[in-house]
Amino acid sequence: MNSAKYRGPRRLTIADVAEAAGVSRTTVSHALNDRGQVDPQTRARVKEVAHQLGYSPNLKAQRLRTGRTHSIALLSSMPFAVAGGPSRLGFMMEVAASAAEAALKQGMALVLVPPLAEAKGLLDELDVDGAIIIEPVAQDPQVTQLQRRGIKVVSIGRQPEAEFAVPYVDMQADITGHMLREHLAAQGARQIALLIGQQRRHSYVDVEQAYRDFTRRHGMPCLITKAEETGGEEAGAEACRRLLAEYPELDAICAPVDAFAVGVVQALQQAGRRVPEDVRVVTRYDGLRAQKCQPPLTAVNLHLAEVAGQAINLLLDHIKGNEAPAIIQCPPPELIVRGSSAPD
Amino acid sequence: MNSAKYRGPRRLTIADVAEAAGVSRTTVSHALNDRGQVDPQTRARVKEVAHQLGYSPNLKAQRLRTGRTHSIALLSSMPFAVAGGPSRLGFMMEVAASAAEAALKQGMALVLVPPLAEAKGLLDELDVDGAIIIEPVAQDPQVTQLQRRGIKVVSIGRQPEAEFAVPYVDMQADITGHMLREHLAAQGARQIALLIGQQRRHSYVDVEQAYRDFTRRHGMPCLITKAEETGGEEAGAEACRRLLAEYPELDAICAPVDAFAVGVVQALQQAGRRVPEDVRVVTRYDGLRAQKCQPPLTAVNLHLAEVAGQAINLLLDHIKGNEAPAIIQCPPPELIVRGSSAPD
DNA sequence: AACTCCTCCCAAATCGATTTGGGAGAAAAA
DNA sequence: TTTTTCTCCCAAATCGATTTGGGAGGAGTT
Repeated sequence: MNSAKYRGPRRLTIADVAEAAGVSRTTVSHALNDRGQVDPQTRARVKEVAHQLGYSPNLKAQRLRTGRTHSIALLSSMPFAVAGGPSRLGFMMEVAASAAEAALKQGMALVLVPPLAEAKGLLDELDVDGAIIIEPVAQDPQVTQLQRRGIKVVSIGRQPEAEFAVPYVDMQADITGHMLREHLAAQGARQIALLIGQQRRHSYVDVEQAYRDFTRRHGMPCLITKAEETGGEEAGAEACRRLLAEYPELDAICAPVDAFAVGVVQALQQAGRRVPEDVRVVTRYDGLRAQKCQPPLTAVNLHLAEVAGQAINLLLDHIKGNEAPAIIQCPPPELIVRGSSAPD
Repeated sequence: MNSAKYRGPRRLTIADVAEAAGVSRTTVSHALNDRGQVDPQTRARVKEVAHQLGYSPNLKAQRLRTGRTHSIALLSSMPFAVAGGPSRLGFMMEVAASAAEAALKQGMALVLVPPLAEAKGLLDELDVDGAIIIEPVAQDPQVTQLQRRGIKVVSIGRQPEAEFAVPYVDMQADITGHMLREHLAAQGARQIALLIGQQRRHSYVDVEQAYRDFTRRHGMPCLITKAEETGGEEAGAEACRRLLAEYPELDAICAPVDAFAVGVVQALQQAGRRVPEDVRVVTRYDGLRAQKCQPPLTAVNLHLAEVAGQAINLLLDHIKGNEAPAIIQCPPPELIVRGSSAPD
């Protein structure tokens, strides 16, 4: 009898089609791929035979030969505590859904690489033509590792301090930061604190820079504090308590990381401050967290679906060999005002 | 000069390592993969040389030879109007996040296949060892297509009327249905309507079956209506209006599809019925939609993270060749009571 | 007739690994 | 000493496609 290795009827190969059509394998390949010089009649006949037989090419062989994988990876350098959240949703998955769709439409499969400590070794097991990385940090190890393997990388949000630039979709974090502060100021806030993560991530760097300019220009105090991203909401709450202790008179907190912002609101309420009457809170990513918060958080529509689509296009261009690092503009972010910064 | 085809320095192959180590390619392969009979010293030396050279095997070649892809697909047979929703999140993406993580830990990449009309043709371009399909319908074309290509398939939720069974993680829709109805009855509802989708999907079939038993046993009227899944929230609203016209006295609606449930609430409120005082509404999947609804929807915690993990394990077993179709139990669903079915 | 062009097709090389089926030589058994 | 049995290693086949580099034969030119 057949051994354990038996895997069902052998799949058809190009040789079977060649034999059935009475031509060579070369001709079959050319006919099916609309390449080479083949008599139109022969071409049609080969296609017909292949169809009749139910032939479909072995993708693994195709890939070895052509060197292309027809798949791309999506990864985030955010720890899951922030990127995923308790319900495992959030920024990354929102990008993933749109990116997968855009990729598939271009004949590319999207593989999801969740942020994992173990992922480091596993990243080498990944065979993709390119990768999209979400908000890489400066000297991001994942970017380095992928590029060393010759995998084309583009990022969503600029990689800070990038020596050899990674093409990216510009998330315009400076505009976002500007919008959030102007909104807070318009709501009457005079002592605006900024809470960002400790990593060197473009959205922090840009927002911090813009914040410093802003406070200097308006003669406002410069209240910046940082929290560890892996700490999630609790780290945000903790940072908020530090802020309150140091600057009791603050009347607004801008916390771009949604997990931090939620923690901030909790800490404020526990400290007896009303949100938004005493302290206004705003955040950046408008996800489940921001929307479920009580009061719901003022946030920013980042147009992630469009961003994801553009990232896919950018990456495919990059893979096709347009060497020049490119920057793509995304639609401008829009403010979504909610109860955390404006009384009803 | 080099032609347009130049792709940078040629990557190291097993032959380079063999030469450098002064052994044959066979021995290198055996040494690196801990196979075959190789002198421990030689093995160590080969590994060392390979490491020094920075060799890593060409995955495409490995895959052609071994026939394994080390990747699996996740797909849903739900149209995106339901599976994704306006914000592109939801059931599928929640499963995806957990599944990707579980898969990666087992050295498998997860590729995301969003529900697309175009996906039909693109499904053949997909090279995976196996696939997880979420709540397949009876005679699901995606299941058929994948299985025909010899790809192992498991499902989350039983496939109804499956001729040759697909192994699945049992979602216990009957228990869910039971729980929801008992809850409604406990809240005083006497005229409970059921709104399900038109497809033959296990969760509809099971819930409908259980509902019929229930109404018969309790001598309640059997008020069932169906809506088209692709219609999303509006289809739910429309179905609700039909229900109201036909059974004005109904006092509860069970709509397992979250998009339908949200539409139902809107339609009820437009018709001047208070939720939950006049009509109680419950749904199944506890996603963004259910939570953001006003009032928030009573729903069910389906433990999707665990379900996703179990689906991965089941699939890997299946791929390894455990032919017996298996059923895996998931943790029992839990009711999450909210304002849509119980006054504060 | 001899030569050049085309058009259409094919045999063999190639991609880079794994696996098969021994072979050489040392140690153990006869 | 011869035979058997190991241990360690290798050459070549294999996976299934694409690509290279012509070859055969007919049509058109000198």
